[in-house]
Amino acid sequence: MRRRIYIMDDRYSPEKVEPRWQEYWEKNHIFRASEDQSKKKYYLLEMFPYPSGKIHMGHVRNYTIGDVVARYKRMNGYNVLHPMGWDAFGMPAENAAIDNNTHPAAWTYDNINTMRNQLKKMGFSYDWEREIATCSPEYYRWEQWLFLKMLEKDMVYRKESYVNWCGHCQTVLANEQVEEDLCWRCGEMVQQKKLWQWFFRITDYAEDLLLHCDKLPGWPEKVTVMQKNWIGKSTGSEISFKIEGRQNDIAGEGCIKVFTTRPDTLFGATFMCLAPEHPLVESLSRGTDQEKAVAEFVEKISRQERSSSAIENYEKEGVFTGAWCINPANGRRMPIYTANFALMEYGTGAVMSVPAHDQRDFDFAKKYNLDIVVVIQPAGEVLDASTMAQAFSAPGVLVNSGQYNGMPNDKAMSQITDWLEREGLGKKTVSFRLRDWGISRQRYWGTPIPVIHCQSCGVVPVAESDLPIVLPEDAHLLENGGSPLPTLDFFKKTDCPKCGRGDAMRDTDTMDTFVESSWYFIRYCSPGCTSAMFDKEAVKYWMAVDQYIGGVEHAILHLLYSRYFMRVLNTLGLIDFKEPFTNLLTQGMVSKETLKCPEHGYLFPEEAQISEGKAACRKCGSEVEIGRVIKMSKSKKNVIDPNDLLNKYGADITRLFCLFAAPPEKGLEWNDDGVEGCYRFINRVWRLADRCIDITQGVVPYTGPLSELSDSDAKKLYTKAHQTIKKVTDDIEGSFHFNTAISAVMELVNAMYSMDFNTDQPDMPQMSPQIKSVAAFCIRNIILLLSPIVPHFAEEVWEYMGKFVVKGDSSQGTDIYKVQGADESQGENIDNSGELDKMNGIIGQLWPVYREDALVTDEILVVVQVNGKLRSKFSIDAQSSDDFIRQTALADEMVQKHIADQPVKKVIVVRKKLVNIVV
RNA sequence: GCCUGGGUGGCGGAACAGGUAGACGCAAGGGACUUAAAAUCCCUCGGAGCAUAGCUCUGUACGAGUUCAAUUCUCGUCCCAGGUACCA
Repeated sequence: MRRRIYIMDDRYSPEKVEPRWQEYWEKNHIFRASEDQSKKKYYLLEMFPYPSGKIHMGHVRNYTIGDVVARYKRMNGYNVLHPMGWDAFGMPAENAAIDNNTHPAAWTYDNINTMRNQLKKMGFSYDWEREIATCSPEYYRWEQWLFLKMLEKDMVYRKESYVNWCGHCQTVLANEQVEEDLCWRCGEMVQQKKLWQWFFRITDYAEDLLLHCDKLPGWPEKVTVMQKNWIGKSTGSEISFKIEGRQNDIAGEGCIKVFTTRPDTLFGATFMCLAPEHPLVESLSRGTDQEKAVAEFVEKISRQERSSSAIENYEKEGVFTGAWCINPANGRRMPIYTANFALMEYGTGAVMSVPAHDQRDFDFAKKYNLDIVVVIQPAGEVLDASTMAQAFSAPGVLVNSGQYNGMPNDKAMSQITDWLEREGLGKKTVSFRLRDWGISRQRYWGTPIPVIHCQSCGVVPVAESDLPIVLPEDAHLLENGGSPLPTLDFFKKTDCPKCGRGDAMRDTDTMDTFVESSWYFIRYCSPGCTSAMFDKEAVKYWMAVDQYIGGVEHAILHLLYSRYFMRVLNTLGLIDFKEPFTNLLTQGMVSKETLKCPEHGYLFPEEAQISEGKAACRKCGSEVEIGRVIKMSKSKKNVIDPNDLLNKYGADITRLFCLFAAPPEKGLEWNDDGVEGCYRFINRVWRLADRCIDITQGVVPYTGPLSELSDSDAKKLYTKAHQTIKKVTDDIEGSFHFNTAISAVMELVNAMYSMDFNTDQPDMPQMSPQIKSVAAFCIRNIILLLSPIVPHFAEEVWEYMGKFVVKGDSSQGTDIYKVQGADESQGENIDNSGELDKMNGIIGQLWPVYREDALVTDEILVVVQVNGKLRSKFSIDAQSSDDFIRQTALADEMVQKHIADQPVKKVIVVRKKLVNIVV
């Protein structure tokens, strides 16, 4: 007579189970990582969050994906580093401080506490002992230290330049932080302002960053493509055009240098365009009839809105400067214009215009009635400048080009450049779109830039021994949003470290917060290191990050900056690698429709009553406009608070649901209809486990070869189980497609349910020992396969299954004692002497391995088509020959019916799968 | 405009070295159990038609093509999302 040792609850109750295991993991430091040379390391990292208040659905999705991989790798024997921290500097803290009359630090640390608790409730397997917050002096002192090192090596410099200025945030923005000429944070129109700024020479690494884009096989191609486009390398030539009437001074004011990617069209250049800010514009027009017109034009452009929506509507326009230059190829006099489409920031700020072969130049020439000269003829066609309707920019053969006539244009490209080089009129050159990274911010809540401005000595670096330059805490945020640092004399006024003058000034700017996130992953390797930025040995062991996971929205900025920073550290001899992230998974964004009430503006989903495609405001009853489905954002209020889901269903079901909804790289339109199904599935497994414990007590799980099983149901189930192990492993390993992995486990669960495991009769139907043994194997593997996804649930079931048991009152503690395996016939013998082992529980189990021999079935299903249409199917012995399968198919009744009397032209047999009969 | 991805049932999504389209789940409908409900279990479920244990036609954004066979490959068209843009 069987006796149950313990009875499982009716259902999985997260509120009871989840805290218990979380406590167990924490108490036993299960996820503490330490360097162990004897084990293969695996550094898994998810992009750390900005502590904005509460975690959101995007975090939950991101971190769930990461956690599953971390737990999976751990079960595969890796020594896993899985840290978490906070990207804690930034503007929202300042804004919140002003709004709530608090301090950015207080607000930030409050949020960190809230969010840490939320993450802990999700059961993520972080090594919390490595937690870092970038706003702590222990962290940013090393950023300041690196800044000084970079200053020493001239990798950072100061220049006065026009910067993007957001009037609302009172701060400078990097080019990358300007989205379509609007502030990326607040959406305010960006203006231009001239300030002294610190810049990182990222352009020194443009070539290297570009080159290695093709050496990142673990990155999604779309990300490397985006980075390549961002770096924007173009190869071409720099050509000098002499200015008519000036000294033949090639190097100086006597000529205009242009950058062109089409030196082959040089003979077709008929006019010149300079950017309105080009230094020559003013001097060229001075004293000519055009002087006034040019000055007005330049003035007008400088005032013009720079928003892209406005730019799109701008017509290409320009003004003749009154001066001429000479085409070095043919001596042609070319009028010099200043034009609104010429950009000072790109190339040399001057464009040689070839209207016949560039559409923009063509439009401009037509507008101002300028000469068009065809210099490239396509094969089998004759272009006529006077009748052309648009520019011709495809390959062809040169004409009107002196000695180069008849030459294919790609060949002419290098020949003309060579000639220019010989004449000293030009050279091969490369131009990048990427600009140096301006990092100065006129903000308070950031890393202070460690330099001092002395009236005698100029810019003087802070002494290394004076680091960190701590951000003063007793600062009051200014109402207008500006930084209080310049107003704090005790911070600002200091002695010059070089000459000792007492009236030196500290730099009151702080660094762009992207600087902190460019190296946090390396700090995680030795977060407590007080003697250096990082411990070299620890970094050597852990870096690079094996798998990085985060939102695709960081494809350019953060990822490019991080790659750049590793190059800087490499150049400084601090590390021996260049690429921080070996593999990258960019998860799709979580989106939802927006709701807008005419009375109350944007509404949170719970503020509206939605039925049958219409929505009404709960406050005023007005009809609510249901907007487009866009990325969840606080400002649009189309957000779902994960807490609701977490409170109702617990961590595991939330995790399961997030993964089951869609593959990770895909965008996810939020809809929680499916969550009930996940809840049902978990309880289905729960009951199945309970049943299996009952049925398989004292039964050893079968793990042998398939061929030693004789019971046909047992064989089928055994095969299914091994197929499931393979499928789940492949799905995780290959592409992180957890949705299909979960489906596969569901199938196995369904297969077991169809075998009477659910019948609740007091006397079980006589099950063969083989089935019982295979069932024991199945349930064990179901739990193992699900354990990275639903870890609390898995631990609980695993324990119940008799491998481990909690002794005594679990509310008093979670001491877990190893018991003699219940599957070894004496299930009831509890071994109280067992020492607590930190790898007890499912967390210490190895990932299941499938047997090749168990994957194949005895019988296979063959489908039969006639003329490509499905007409019949039959099962047949898997060993059957192709010929036998063909004969069987032809003999099939349904097939015969469709063949009728027609002669069979051809029979195609696809091995073990399909027969197609062509008549 | 350019560069990436995508368009498959009522819904989320499966299946692409070409080989049963719709796995798995949700929603829906029916049934069992129950005094009843919940929970659970079982069945049906792209569309249309018919002589309805079944069979036929049709169907993966649209139009062509290659092939014995196309959601999958090729060409063209139309939408959607993300990135990027006077870049010479």
